[in-house]
Amino acid sequence: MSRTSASAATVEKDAEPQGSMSIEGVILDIDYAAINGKVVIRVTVKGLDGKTYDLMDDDFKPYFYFVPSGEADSDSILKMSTNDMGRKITPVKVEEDEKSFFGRPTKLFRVYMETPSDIPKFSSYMMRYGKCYEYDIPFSRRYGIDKDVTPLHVYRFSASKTPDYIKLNGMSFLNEIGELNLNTLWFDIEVYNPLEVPRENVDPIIMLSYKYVSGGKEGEGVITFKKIDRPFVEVVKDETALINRFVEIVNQHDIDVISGYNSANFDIRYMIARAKALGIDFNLSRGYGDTRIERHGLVDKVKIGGRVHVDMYLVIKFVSVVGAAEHLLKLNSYTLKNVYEAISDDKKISVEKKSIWKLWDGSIEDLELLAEYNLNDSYALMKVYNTFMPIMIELSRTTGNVLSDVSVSTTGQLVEYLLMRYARRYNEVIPNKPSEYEIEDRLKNPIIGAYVKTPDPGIYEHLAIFDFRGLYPSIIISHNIDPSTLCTDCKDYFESPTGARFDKNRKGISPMILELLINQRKEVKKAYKKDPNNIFLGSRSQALKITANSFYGYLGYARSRWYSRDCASSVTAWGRQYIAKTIEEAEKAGLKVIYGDTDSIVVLLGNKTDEEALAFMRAFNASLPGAMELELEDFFVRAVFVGKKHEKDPAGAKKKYAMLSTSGRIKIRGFELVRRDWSRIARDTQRNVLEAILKEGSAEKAANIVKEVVQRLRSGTVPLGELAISTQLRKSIDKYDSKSPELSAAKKAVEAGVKSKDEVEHAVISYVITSHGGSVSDKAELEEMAKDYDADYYINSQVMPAVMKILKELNYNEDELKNLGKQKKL
DNA sequence: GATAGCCGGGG
DNA sequence: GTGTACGGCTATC
Repeated sequence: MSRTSASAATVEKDAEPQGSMSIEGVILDIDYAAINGKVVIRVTVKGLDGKTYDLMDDDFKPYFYFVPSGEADSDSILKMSTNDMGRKITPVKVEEDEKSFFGRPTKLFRVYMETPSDIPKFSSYMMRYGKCYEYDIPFSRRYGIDKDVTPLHVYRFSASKTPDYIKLNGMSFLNEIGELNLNTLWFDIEVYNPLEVPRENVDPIIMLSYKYVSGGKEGEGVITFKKIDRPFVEVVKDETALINRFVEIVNQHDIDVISGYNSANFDIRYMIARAKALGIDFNLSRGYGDTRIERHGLVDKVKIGGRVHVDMYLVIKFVSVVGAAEHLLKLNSYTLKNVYEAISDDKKISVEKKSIWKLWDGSIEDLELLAEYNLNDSYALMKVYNTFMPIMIELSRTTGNVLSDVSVSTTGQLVEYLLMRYARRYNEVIPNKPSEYEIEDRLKNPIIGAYVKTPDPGIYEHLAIFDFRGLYPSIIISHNIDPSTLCTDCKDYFESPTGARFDKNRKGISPMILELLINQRKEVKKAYKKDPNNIFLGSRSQALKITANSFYGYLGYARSRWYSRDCASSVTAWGRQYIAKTIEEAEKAGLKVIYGDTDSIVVLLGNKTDEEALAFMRAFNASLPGAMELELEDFFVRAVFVGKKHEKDPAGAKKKYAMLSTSGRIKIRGFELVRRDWSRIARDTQRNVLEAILKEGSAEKAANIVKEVVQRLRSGTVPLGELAISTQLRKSIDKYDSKSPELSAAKKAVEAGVKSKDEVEHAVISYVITSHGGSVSDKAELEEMAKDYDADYYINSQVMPAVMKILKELNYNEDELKNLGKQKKL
């Protein structure tokens, strides 16, 4: 290492090193740039020497595969061309190749194009002459697949200096490491918001806080342009200077990872918009590239050239969905405050978002509070990052996705990339993404889940939930379940309870990868036991589990390249047999199973102790094959189950329950109304009803709460603030074809001169349904304009839908709750 | 019964 | 950008 890092360390930015270089480091990111009209892959490497390198591979060309339906040879394909806005698009090279396609040997042509963007254009033209494959794989991912490289593990890179850039000539795997010393910065902006929703072209960024670690040093600060007498505050001239100063700090500390909270959707987006409005450049990139926002499926992804952006809000949602964050189990809303307070003993400094602009316009004390709040947000973010990022890092290493992709991906996308890498390694054609038509078709025919036992709706006490998540991976492995092993005429096969057959003599890619993941996890767990403070081992174990557990979902995910109904339904069918066994064993141990489905059971402990329940779990686990493991999710004091199995949604039952854990927190699933487009009275009443049931165990008390609310509503005395419903208009009011209450309220406000058109554009409309008018929209008025309210609307369309989800299954009917409310009044 | 539109996080 | 969202819900037609 001394030789290589010594030579790497001599490479200064301004120096002109001669000849070849050898660099040891980890891959932070892979993207591409056009340099002198040439498409070049950039591998951003963090050297073990602490420096960062842009290594450019200019020898990698975009390509796709073509299987002609008739006769064709390389020369004839090379001569083909199509037009794109007057530009001729034609291959630059064509090679013959042979690959396996779902187990069948297939001859195909590899068609190279000049630029990545020509691939979709030319392949869609070629589809009229045959079948095309691998035309929908983003160029930088293609590179990662073909080079078979894993980010964040140590490689030795050989490179050489050219006049334009450092050229990457090759890389070889060296070793795995745990902790990465990445220069990391956490930040948060505050924005002037007199209309509540800040307007990008008008409302300035007034403060920006940051914390960083870089090269072992730490720092923090708040940048603003009003004088605030606090040691951490740096006062600059104006908003432009604030933005520029931030870019300067990022450069000065050579930041590798920039992290925010909801920063893709807000902070970075807002900074880009403000820079545009101010007419200044805003670019956080290092080396090539700009700072922009790309759509990445469900979420927006921030792309910063040469650096990694991580939006912790997306990370939090990810780890919550996959169940990798016990701290967050009971959260219904993932605000930074909620998340921070769930992982720490501190409270976060809290400020009402609506009044941030007032603090800015207020007293010296107000300004100081705002600055402290701003800095505290970056601090809280850093804590949240340090708690949850190790899992993301290990997921990157496990699946091969670059770090900036992990947190914006679903588990299905992570698994898909892993499968694509293995497909390439085993010379398998990567199947195409399904068409929208196919997706629709798949969605219409959902895979039958392994539904076992529906709960009788009601209130239960003293329970435990056990989670059985290793079940499906081990079923896939032990029966060699894979789209490529499905067979009708093979001799040796596993036959699933659905009748599907899986060839025993040809190993499928999914079972093979799963086996590797599970064996790795065994090793990691062993090492972790010896070194329990090593969070990287703990996180790696989690990452391996998350990845393994995602394979089944991927088989049945409608957008999957390797979707297979037969495979997915075979997995669940076999799963039913195992869960039945689990239930049987639990009951033998004296635990009543009130509910169970594909991968979890809820047991009534009765007079058994928690320790006895754990003893059952351990004994049962000992009887299972290695990969399978029943785990405890939590113990609960009380629970209300109201979910009901539905013909159309057999899994629906598991989604509707509320539980009070032994630690006193409430976990609500399936009927949350923690949304601003429900009135506070509906949200509060639902919450009060659940709390009455969970904390006092009484459905009657809950019903009385509803009756009182109905009575209060009828009496006309409920303050309008409790009745306001907030919905944001996403476009200007003239651009809607449809009618809706929020739109109607906004239009009336404009007509009455209460609001200008500008003020309601993209604004959150807070409205009340009044008693005047026909349809709901006719009755909608801005909260500040409303004089009364429509009690029937709030009873029938707000409170009742919210509470009946719970009380209906506890044998209360709507009329009873409403009529009794009336009687009481009489 | 189908369709349009919004929420989530942030300020 | 070798691209284009999820699942649930309401109001409207």
